Amino acid sequence: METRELRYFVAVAEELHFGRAAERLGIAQPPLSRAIGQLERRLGVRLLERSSRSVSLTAPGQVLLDEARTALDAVAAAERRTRRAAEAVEAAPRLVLATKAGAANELVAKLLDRYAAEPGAVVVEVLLGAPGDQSRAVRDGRADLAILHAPYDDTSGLDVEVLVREPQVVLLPAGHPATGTAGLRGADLASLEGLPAPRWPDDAGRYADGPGPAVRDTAQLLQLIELGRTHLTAPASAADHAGSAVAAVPLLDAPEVETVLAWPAHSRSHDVARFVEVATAL
Amino acid sequence: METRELRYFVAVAEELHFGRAAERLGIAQPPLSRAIGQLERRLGVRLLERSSRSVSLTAPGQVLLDEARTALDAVAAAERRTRRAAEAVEAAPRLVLATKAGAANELVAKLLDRYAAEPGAVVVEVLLGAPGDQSRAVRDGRADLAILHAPYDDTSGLDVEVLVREPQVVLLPAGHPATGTAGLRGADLASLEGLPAPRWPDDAGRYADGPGPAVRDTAQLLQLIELGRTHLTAPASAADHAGSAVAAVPLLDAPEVETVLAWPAHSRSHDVARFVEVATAL
DNA sequence: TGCAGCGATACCGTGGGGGTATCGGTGAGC
DNA sequence: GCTCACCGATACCCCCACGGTATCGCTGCA
Repeated sequence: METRELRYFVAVAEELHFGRAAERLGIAQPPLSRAIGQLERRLGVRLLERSSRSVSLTAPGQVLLDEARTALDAVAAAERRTRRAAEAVEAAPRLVLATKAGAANELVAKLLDRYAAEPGAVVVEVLLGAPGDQSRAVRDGRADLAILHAPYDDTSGLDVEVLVREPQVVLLPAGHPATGTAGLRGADLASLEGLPAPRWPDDAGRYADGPGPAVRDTAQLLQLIELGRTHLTAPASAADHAGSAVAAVPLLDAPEVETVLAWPAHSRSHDVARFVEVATAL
Repeated sequence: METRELRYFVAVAEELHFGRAAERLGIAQPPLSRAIGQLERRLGVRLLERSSRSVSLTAPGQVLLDEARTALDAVAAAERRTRRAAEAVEAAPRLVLATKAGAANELVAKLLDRYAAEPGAVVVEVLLGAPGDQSRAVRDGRADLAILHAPYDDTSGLDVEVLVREPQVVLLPAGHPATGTAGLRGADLASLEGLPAPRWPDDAGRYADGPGPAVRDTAQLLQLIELGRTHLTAPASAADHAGSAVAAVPLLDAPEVETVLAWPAHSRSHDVARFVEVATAL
């Protein structure tokens, strides 16, 4: 299988629509239909169930979608890391750390300071991305290291080092009735009167329908909480940044959140190893 | 980058010879030269240093060799797992367990028995491969699970469950002078008089030059030890299978060997999960 | 100095990937 | 129930890129 075939299949499998997938790929629809057909014939496997009205994945198709994504990430990583290795020959080597805004900020700041103080430390570039994209960034070679949050982020296939572990809280507008309680349970969240969960944009930047307010970043979100429009489940430390108009109530039955440093499992980079060393000593 | 380009590059990087690489790929040498040249131009990176007498890898080339291998394994895995998923629809699903001959035999036997006794257990096929190939088999989709030995096998990027942990011993012919000592150290092994380490075949089935006897399997090896021709470092349990003509001496400064069950980190297979459950309960 | 070995270059043919035009089937709307 | 709009498949064409053969240019060795 060629990566082109995998890219085509992933596009169709994600869009479930040949026309849109072709547009996304920048080709016409007929060659795309043919390419998928050839792929199916060569594999001897029906990947998509199509009528003239709808397209859906078969079970093997679902498997291939998963596998193709990781394979394409691996290919992308190969390309990026090769380019990086070439730059490192002429320019100074550097590290890219993927994290998301507002996540364990002072911890990361401390980590960066400590690392920078090490002899032989290398420039560390911080890659801010949408929540959930950090894991991907490490997998496809955009980043050397990432700050992730278990169990939310997917750490499978990555080496990780736990930085901190903390319980979760629910952030509510100060004065909300639930503020008085000793703690909430997950089941309570749905029924928080007048405080529907916020809606985040998906990969395409679109918002799903729902009652909650649409948000784009943490600052917006905190403001919306202050305004009594929504609530948020977050690690306990998140409450530190919120003003006095936001109250934190323990979430009793939620698992603890682990903030972890993650890097590619087969990394042979000495700089990554050094950075991890500093992190473990933290 | 297309997988074709990666395959070509890996072939050249491994052979360090365009002619042989082309032969291995089943194409002529000129298209191969051109393909590598195009790859370098597109990446903007010199991957190979070539004179008319020799070919060698640049630093970025070494990076790409590593990355390309894992990427190609991921692509191969995508293809195999998709085919397997398709078979599973019509035929009964099955699991493939990769292991090597003689490795933790009765442990694996017990594991297979226990699993087979579970309700809903699936047929488990055992894939015997050359030592070191088990890890690869899981990565490229030939196997669902593997029995590996840390720290010898590469477990990075795989989920693992430790089955047993045991110290290492040196197997010697009974009566050898070193048999009397309480234990040996790694440094002692090189000087074991008349007992050079055995030589295993490489991927291509060829043997490197050296003083030790060339061996192909464990039975041969044990026989050679009995005959006073070589020695072997192995987990303690390996001594159980050797006859009385072989003696085991503890290897004092070697790390303990962990026999682990490994599977793809992102596995979503219920059957794999069940098998692992049984293994952990062992 | 000649030769053998090896990678690069020149040149050619063909298969396959991509394009446009169009078909055939199907669900929605009146 | 007819029509129409939508969508994937098919037909047909073109062109590029991949693979082949022939040959060059360099280099180390006898």
